[in-house]
Amino acid sequence: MSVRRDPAGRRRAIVEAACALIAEDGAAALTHRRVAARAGVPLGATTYYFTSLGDLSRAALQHAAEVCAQLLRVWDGRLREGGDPAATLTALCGEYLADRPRALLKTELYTAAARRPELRQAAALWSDGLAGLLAVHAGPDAARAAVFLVDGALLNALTTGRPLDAPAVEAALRALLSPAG
Amino acid sequence: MSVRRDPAGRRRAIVEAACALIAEDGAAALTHRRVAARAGVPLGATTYYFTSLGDLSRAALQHAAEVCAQLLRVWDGRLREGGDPAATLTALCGEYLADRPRALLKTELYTAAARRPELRQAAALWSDGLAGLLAVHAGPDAARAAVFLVDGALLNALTTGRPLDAPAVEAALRALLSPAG
Amino acid sequence: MSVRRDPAGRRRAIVEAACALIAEDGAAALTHRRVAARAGVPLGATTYYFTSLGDLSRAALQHAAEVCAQLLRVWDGRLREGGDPAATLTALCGEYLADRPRALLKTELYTAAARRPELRQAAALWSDGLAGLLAVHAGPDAARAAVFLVDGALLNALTTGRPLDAPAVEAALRALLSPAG
Amino acid sequence: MSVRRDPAGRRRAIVEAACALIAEDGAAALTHRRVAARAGVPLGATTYYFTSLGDLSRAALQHAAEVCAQLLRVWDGRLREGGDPAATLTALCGEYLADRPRALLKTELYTAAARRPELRQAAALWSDGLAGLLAVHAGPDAARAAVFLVDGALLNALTTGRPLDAPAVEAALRALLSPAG
DNA sequence: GATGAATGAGACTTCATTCAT
DNA sequence: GATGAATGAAGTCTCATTCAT
Repeated sequence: MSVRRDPAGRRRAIVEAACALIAEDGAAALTHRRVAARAGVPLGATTYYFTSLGDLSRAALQHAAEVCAQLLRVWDGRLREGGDPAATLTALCGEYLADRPRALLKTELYTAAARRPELRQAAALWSDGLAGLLAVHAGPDAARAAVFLVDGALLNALTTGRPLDAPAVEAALRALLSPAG
Repeated sequence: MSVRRDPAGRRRAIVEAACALIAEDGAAALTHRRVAARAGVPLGATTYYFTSLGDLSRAALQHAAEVCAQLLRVWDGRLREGGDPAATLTALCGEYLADRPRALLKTELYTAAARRPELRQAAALWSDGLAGLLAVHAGPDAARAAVFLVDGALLNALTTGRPLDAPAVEAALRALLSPAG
Repeated sequence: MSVRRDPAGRRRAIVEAACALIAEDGAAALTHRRVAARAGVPLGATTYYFTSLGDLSRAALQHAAEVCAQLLRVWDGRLREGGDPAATLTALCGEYLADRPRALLKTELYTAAARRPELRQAAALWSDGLAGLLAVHAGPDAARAAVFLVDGALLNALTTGRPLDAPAVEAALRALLSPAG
Repeated sequence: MSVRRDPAGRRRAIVEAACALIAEDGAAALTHRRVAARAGVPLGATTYYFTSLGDLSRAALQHAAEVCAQLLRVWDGRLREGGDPAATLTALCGEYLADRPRALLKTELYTAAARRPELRQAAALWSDGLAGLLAVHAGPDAARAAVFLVDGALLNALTTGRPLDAPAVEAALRALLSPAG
């Protein structure tokens, strides 16, 4: 009874359920029914809190962007621990791929943002944030290039099903992030 | 009457129409009806030549992989013309982004391949092919890293809507592809 | 089996069912479900044969206009039998009101046409047709005025629930249709 | 705070908003949400003051009848100014059609009254009132016939989209309202 | 071989109504 | 007294798929 009257919590539950479904099955598989079942709310609740499925999808993908951005804090901590940034980054990439649904979440966000301009800002959260972290170790151009390298390597591993090409990535990162780069 | 019996041609027309639709609106927007209308064939033909919509989607995405691979021949020619490979590659990336639907086609293929193992081989066509081209100018690890960088930069441009960060890409490619890399 | 493959018949059955529902419950009460049930076809058939419910509604109301126009042939026959046109017309009005659903059908058509320009032509079938019949007995202006009088009287009877004010109508028609009018 | 407790005023605001919506989009387009938005009251207020949507619709259509009846005062004044009643009435009809939403309001009332007996009395307000005005210039039967003529002509103009057939209407009214009629 | 009619599941969405607050 | 959160029914519509022809 009392817990039912919690609009903010309910809205959050719906968004998180939608985000989880996108991670698991892709943004194209999002339906009101599945979100409602996953969130444990009646079907009508999904349309009560969101104008349309597109609106819900947008909210879920923006939440996904924040989930990805939160991961940046972990990466930041690890990079600040010292050690070779190239090696640390490569290790982080390997760990990133271990949680496949979460890794696919970023891919879904990217694909959606490519066609939906309102998601562009969300899509840039990760790359801009990571570039910011790497700017400590290299110039801005090199930092951005390193981000492209990381994203390309992660995408390649996810789409080909092959393990991360760690040696190639680490060597390349070292070349890019070295003071001479 | 006017159209001779040409099962292979009809099948190809259907696949190409599906591929064009994926490029324009995404794989999720694929339906029998739209494909049939686009290909100029009766609705029944799409189910006659393909077991299911998933089957048609798979064929279309594999065709998309070949379309991308064909582009590699253009890139190969340009790279063979001599000149700085980093500069040439960067220029090619800029040209690549000019045809947005075709550029999105690879994104669709990647997203689909991440969830459908039968498409992994198709998804690897591009990266393996490009790595092969670049192996002329650098070692295999550097070539693969350069592919990751290119794919990451292209994806970033597509998803953020920003222009290609050509200076960062070119400098990074130069660092990766230089004999010293 | 064999009877099921009759697209034209099926389309007609759907239109007639929709028209009957409009006569009974009004155009606003038209739904796919009710039409399908009334016509004895599956739910999907109503959307297979008509692009949208608006499309079906339009077809049904145009059919209604033809139903009304068919009645004009009866009126024509009665008016040609000789006798006082005013008395005959008044009698026909009384008979018209006896079949209440059919009488309401014209009201629905009028109301719909007032907001949907594509129905204007259909709505004019009755008044133009009746004016044509009456033009034999009076000038065109008087004929049109007589049509207005008849339609106004019928509408008044239908909406107030009172019986047709036959004496007033007949006297007025006589005044309008008399040679001196 | 700013809005004092004014139940009667709020109820009236809701009814007037509903009436305006019926005039604009038809009675079938009436919903609690739209009425609440139009009246500037909370959604709950529409169900708080009216038992059901049907109840609200009835109140709105009865208000519409009063709006139409109010117009009779204007017509009364114009008819009392002297001059040819037929010409005056015809002119008033033309002015009536100039405000299309208000003109459609009477059509909505008529259509609703044809199916909802509780609205019959409201629907008769206009015709009885107008007949009362015209009874000054002619006998009761002629006055009623003139009302039918006017209503039929107005309906015809509204539904066919054609301008009022003023010559036919004026001539007919003159024939009906002349002392000899 | 080929096609378009056909259908039933299921998608999105709106909404009247209820009711806890 | 008043309100907005809440919900389940029902609406429109799309569509993959089947199948008679």
